[in-house]
Amino acid sequence: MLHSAKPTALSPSDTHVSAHDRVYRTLRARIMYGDIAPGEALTLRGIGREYDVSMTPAREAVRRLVAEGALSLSSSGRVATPELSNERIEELAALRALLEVELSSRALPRAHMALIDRLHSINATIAEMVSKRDAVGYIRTNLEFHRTLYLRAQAPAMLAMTETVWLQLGPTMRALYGRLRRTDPPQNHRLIIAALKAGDEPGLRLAVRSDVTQGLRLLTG
Amino acid sequence: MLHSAKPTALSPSDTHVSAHDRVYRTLRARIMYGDIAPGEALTLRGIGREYDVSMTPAREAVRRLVAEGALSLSSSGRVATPELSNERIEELAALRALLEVELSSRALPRAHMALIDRLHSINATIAEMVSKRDAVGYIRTNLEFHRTLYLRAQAPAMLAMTETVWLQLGPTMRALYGRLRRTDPPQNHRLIIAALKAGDEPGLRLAVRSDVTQGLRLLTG
DNA sequence: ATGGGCTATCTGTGATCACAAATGCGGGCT
DNA sequence: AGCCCGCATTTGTGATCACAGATAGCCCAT
Repeated sequence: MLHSAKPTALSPSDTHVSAHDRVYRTLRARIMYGDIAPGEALTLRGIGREYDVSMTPAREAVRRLVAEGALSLSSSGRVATPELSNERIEELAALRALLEVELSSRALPRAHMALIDRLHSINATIAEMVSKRDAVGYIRTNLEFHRTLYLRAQAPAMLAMTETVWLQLGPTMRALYGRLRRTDPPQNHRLIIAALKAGDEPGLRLAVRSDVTQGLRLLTG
Repeated sequence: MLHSAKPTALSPSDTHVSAHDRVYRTLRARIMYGDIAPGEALTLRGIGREYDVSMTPAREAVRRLVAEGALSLSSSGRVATPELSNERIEELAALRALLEVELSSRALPRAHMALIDRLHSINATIAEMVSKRDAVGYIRTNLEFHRTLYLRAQAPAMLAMTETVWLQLGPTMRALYGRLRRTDPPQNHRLIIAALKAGDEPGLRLAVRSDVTQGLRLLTG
């Protein structure tokens, strides 16, 4: 290594993993949670400088994110977070609805009380993020709510695909958050929890579909 | 370049594209169409030797395919095409059903006579592949049938996601083909075409679901 | 003959370098 | 003063090298 291998606050799970994986994970989180605005440009050398690695791991991380649709590389290879067209946003919202309704449906028979409690707790954190006007925290916690529910579906491929959609929508969701100014209590989340408690599958499917669709709707309108 | 840049039969669209893209596309097609058996190992230097490039483009292509689930890297980074568990296969089949039913549904209002003719022609090629016992050709043409239909849905993100599922199922589909010995005329494909002609959406959804599900079913049974 | 340890080789990872294309900035011309 | 050309810089791409860990094969001791 040319530069000193300074830790820069690496989490326990970051130990002993490869450099490109660390770069990938960090960039992925930043994009998914709306920390990067749509259209923002990135350079391999810049990323390398930021994470204290050479161009090689930076390139692999970027290449992987491009493959997942999190970044778009313009002509001549310049890489930036994509600015989605309205059609694309609607399509991704439809994908979210399709996948997440199915996932919630599969999670329903496996939803115990501990899960409900956990979801309630996450909901409280969401309310807190809303009151603090913390966009990134809001998006992250909101997705954690969904992920916690869908993990119960025992469908890793489906969940991975859903997270890919979240990733593509990340920068857009940030822009969305900036547009909705009101203190938005997670109303649909409460409907989801209620349907889970009642074992009401049609209600759950409807609530998930509403929660996923309504936010994106006012972006395309 | 160290080695001579020999063309090795590059198609017109391969001109002026980067090396890793050429490697990626070729490997992707080989995996998706079942040219590589499940569990087969690959090495970066081997790929580089085969395509006459250095390790760098080979690594990027492999990394991208791993990101898409087409390859799985074992502990210590060894890379191979994955051997799917039965649960995984069922999940991917469910994903195919979910996505492709939606895509066909969206394509239905846009399906004109030219499309029907095209599908008929592809079907004839499928029958030809079956009679020739050409597994790779069969899989490729079968997927071309589906892709041709779904292209009409005007939903690129959804189609891309579907192709990712195809990619993950590629080696498995090859194993499936080996198991079904009978000359399998594309019966469901005819049902799909009939439903398209009649404008029968429920029938189309059912036919697509059957076509997607039935093949994979006998692998997990 | 067989089991165990040691080494040669192979593999992925990451850094560095060379190169070409694109970008952007500054100076000179009209 | 405004515009355009040309060069310096920046950027991505690909090749090569150094290195560490894993793998496997081989030799020797029992």
